Amino acid sequence: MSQSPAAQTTERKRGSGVKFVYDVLRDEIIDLVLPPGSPIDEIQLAERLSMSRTPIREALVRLAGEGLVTTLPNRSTVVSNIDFLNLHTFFDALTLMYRVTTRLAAEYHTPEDLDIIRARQADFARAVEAQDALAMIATNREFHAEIANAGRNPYFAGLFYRLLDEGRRLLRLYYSSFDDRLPQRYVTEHEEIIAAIAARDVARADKLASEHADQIVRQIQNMISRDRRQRIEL
Amino acid sequence: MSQSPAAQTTERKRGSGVKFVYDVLRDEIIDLVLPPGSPIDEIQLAERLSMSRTPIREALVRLAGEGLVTTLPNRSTVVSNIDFLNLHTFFDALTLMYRVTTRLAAEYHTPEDLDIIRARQADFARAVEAQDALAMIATNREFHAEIANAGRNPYFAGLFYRLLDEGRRLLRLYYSSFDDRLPQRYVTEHEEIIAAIAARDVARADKLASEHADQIVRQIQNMISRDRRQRIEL
DNA sequence: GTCAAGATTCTTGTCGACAAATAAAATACA
DNA sequence: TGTATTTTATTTGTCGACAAGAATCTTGAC
Repeated sequence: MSQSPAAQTTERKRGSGVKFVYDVLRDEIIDLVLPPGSPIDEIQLAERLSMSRTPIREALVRLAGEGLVTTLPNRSTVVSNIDFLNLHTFFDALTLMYRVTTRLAAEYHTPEDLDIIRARQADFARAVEAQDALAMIATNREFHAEIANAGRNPYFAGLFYRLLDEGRRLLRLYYSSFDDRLPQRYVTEHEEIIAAIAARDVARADKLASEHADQIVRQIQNMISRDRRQRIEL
Repeated sequence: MSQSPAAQTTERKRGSGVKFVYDVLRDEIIDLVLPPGSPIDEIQLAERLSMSRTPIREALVRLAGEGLVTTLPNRSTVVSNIDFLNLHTFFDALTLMYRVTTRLAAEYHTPEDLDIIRARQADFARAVEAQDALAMIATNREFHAEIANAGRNPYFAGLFYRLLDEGRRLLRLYYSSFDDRLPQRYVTEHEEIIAAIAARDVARADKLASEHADQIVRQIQNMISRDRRQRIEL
């Protein structure tokens, strides 16, 4: 197998090595190009990205810190598995962060923040209209990430980003059975959330975010149980 | 300056290098042995811990992921500064995590969890009785960390640990002006929290945790403003 | 004396190599 | 044939070295 020419010829600036590896791996993990449980061979990766093992390892340490990969001591590092048994902890955290970040955005946002949030919402609406499920997943993440950003709390935002990425992984996993009737509802809910933030109505923002989160959690749970049933029927 | 003999003679097991460096650095940062803003020289550190730069760097990457150090590209990495201008974001996050973890502990704890929590509380009470402020700070952290552990939500626990460590840094900074009248009150509040958790009274656990958090936040704010006044009077 | 350009030193980012630890294969034995 | 044990091979963790940038020092012009 020959390497892609881009990886060979493109000269990367000094210092951008780890970030490059980190970005590549992160994307591949979140997009399930590297499915949960798949081992990551440092040497192979070093050859593929045409660089030494050192920056690869540093990127892996960073990913391990974010929980995306798990390093078995003296053994291979693997893409972290999704813990289906404790999914409720994920849902709890996701729901609370939806609420908190939206509340804070209603309180602390600037006019410029609103512009960006509206732009993200437009992206999302476009993806829904195009019935592009993959784009929906990605743009939906950006929409909520931007709201968290407007909330100006890096602690909450940091956890929320991590949860949103984990959610992307989950959604990709059940992408095949993605129900495309619901998203239109999401568009409307997003619009309401934007209105509440713009009006600085904290209580309403909280309530809408909470309902929105419940909606998403329910959809994921439906996907999972539907998938279970299908597997049993096989 | 000669190195400590322990670092020289002690043979460390293979694979424990990064963890060792990480633990040493983390402790020194949290205990303000390395004050905020101080640069971290990789070579110097490598000599002090008598190992190569590679494990040092990997430990630094991990610490950077947790926000304890900041790496300037192509420049030295420094111990992260405390952002006094945005302390309210820290207080917001800390308060919410106090509440959430205590709630979840009330809901999901096992009898063994309670034993450990009570043991931590005993440690804290002993530190208060001994008027050992440094021990108070440390044992208080362990007490709440154990409650978070009993809550069984790694997402919340992870953020909470980080916030508790950051809080330790803050408290150390104002350690000199530590008011030793308040801690007795903390002991009582801790007891009440344990009782609420044991009774699985979620609402009461939430309320107590919220008040406890407010108490701590207020104390830190008092320390800071007192410190400000003193500096001005100089 | 002050400032700018060039040279030098120092630190970081990356590399290739080696040794310990583990996994896989081969051999011996029942 | 199946299992235990040794041998081989692969992979990780660590090391020393080198080159690119940044910081510092030196020199020179005004």
